[in-house]
Amino acid sequence: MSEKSITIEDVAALAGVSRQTVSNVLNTPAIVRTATRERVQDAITRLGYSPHASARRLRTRRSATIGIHLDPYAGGISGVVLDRFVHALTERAGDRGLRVLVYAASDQDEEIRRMSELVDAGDVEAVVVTGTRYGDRRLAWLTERGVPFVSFGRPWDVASPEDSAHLWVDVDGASGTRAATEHALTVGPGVAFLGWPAGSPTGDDRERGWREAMTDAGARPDLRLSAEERVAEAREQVAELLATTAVDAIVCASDTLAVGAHVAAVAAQRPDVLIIGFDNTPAVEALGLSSVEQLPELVAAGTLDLLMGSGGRIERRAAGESEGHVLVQPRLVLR
Amino acid sequence: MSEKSITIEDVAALAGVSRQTVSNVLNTPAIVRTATRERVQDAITRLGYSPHASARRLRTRRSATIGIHLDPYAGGISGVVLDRFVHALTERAGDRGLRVLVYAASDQDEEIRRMSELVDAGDVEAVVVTGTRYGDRRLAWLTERGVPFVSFGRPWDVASPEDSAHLWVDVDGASGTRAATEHALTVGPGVAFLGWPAGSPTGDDRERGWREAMTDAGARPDLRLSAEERVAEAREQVAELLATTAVDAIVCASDTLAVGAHVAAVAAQRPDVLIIGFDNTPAVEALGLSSVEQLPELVAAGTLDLLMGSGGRIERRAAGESEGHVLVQPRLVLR
DNA sequence: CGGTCGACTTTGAACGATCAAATTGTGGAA
DNA sequence: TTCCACAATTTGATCGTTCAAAGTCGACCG
Repeated sequence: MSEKSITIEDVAALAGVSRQTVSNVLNTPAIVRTATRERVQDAITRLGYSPHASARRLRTRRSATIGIHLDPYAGGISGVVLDRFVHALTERAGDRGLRVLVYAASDQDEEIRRMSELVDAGDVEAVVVTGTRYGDRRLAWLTERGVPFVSFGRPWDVASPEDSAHLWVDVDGASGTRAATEHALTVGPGVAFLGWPAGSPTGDDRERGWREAMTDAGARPDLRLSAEERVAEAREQVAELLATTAVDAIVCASDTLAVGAHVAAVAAQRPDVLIIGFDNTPAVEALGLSSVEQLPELVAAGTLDLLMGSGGRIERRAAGESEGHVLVQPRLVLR
Repeated sequence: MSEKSITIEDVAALAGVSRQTVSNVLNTPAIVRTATRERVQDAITRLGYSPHASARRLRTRRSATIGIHLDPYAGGISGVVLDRFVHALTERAGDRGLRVLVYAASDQDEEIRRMSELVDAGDVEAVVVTGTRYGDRRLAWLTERGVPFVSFGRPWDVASPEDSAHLWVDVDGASGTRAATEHALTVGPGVAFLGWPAGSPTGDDRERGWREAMTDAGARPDLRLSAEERVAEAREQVAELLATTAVDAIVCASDTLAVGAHVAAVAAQRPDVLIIGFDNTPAVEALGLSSVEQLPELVAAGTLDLLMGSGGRIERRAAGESEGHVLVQPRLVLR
């Protein structure tokens, strides 16, 4: 970096025009005469000028930056989907001229504090919230503060998410497990579901897909196992199931659970039991298990579409006005 | 967000002091009289004031933001370590008052272009470069431009990395595979190494640890397999090895390779073969394989230590002055 | 009592861009 | 010719902060 930075004034001087004309070439090229525009462009490249983002932000009060929270690394394979989402969001945002700022927080209150700092400081113009829960304080806070945001995850408190006051993107978990279950039913009617303990909205959603597919096919959805998000616990549950009951396949609410089920099946010498996971993480890919792929890239694209609307910039929308959401259909990956 | 934002002037008015005094309370509290300081602090909290970051940056020409590149998601389990690093870096940076901006790029040239934009725009004050290679153009560019940076990965071009002109942090791969090999030798003398094709600096480093441990123990390091970073390819190589040669254990250059080796061992009914991976990703954790853990948290801490030096801000150092690096000792996780 | 020092505080001038309003130039209609 | 409308460009003000220099005040010393 040289001693002195190149400003819009330097460009203007070289091109023989005024500051504002250079600014116009950058922001509203259409109103500048073609000959002038080219002269300015030439000066810009010749000097290697690029506008000082902070100066621009100070004046426009727009940061063209979105914030997204990173969970503390917890081990396990559950974080992979979110990381993929962050990657995809970053790529897409770059294409659209947005920057992505990440921040850490270990609980909801800390996250709210961090968001508050970033928004107040004008560092961040909009945020993306992940992992929505029942009674999510973050959503309430963002709405109250009028901060533009999109949540990855439905607003679970509302009776019908379509009525939600805010923008959201989500993956249709039920549709994913339905597809998985329908595929599993081709192997035999004994399709179990291994999910998390009740009370997790995402888990409930995924369970519903299995239940519906079973009843639609005239099978009874009575093999419902439950385990926390840990390989060992899933293994125990499935081992017990295999020892006592006839099972053809197991549809799982996550890849972690699927890995546990797989290990149990191998140990019980039951390679015939079809196991399908959810998230399509590298772990099940490595083991050759089928899984439901969330397509984080589509989620990221949807997020930005909602945030930016039709215009090229982040929109602030009044409550109740033209709400929107995107529900991504996941894809069953067979192996 | 309210219609009008609260500025330092509002705080000054309420506290009955001038702009600059408020600024001093924020930046150099020591020089403000205690009574005044408290009055100002009170006004700040009462108004909920927080300084406008862009205005500050414009004036100080310091962004307190570090940039880090995110690779495109490639599938496989190799990206996990970097993601953990990003998480850890974000947490640590937040504690130190730094922000983290992520950007996407699919090759070195695009990465250089992106870095250039961010640095020129004053968005980013320093960058963290990951995945250094032989003849890395990014390092040359950053050095030439005088942008403060730290690389996660040694500068492989220099004969002795200690002489490097820039700051780096890395994990001592050789030390990790040495520990793994020493442990494996307790099972038997036939310890193979499954690595990548030659030419990868990281891979060469990890192979060296195995080779040294073997010769130190009086065993011959002649079982050297090679496969690309893919489960299937690793499986084939190991299957062939198991069919033809007596082996007690296999030390692998990555978890991906270890998973392949594991699958081959299971298929060959050789659960007795000890397999040790590298990276300690969730995939091997789920399978119960041992692995070398890179401790990305320590890498992140080291990165920031180097970047910030003793002071509370990012330092620009003249070439040749007080160089530094951190070599993190990995930890063998036994399962 | 006047002067000097030190601790604390205030004042004007940047930082580099965009906004809003004013100015210049050009062609056509009256 | 005169005037107007419109396009293209320029000028002055401003965003919120920190820097550098100058100002205020009381205490202390000779």
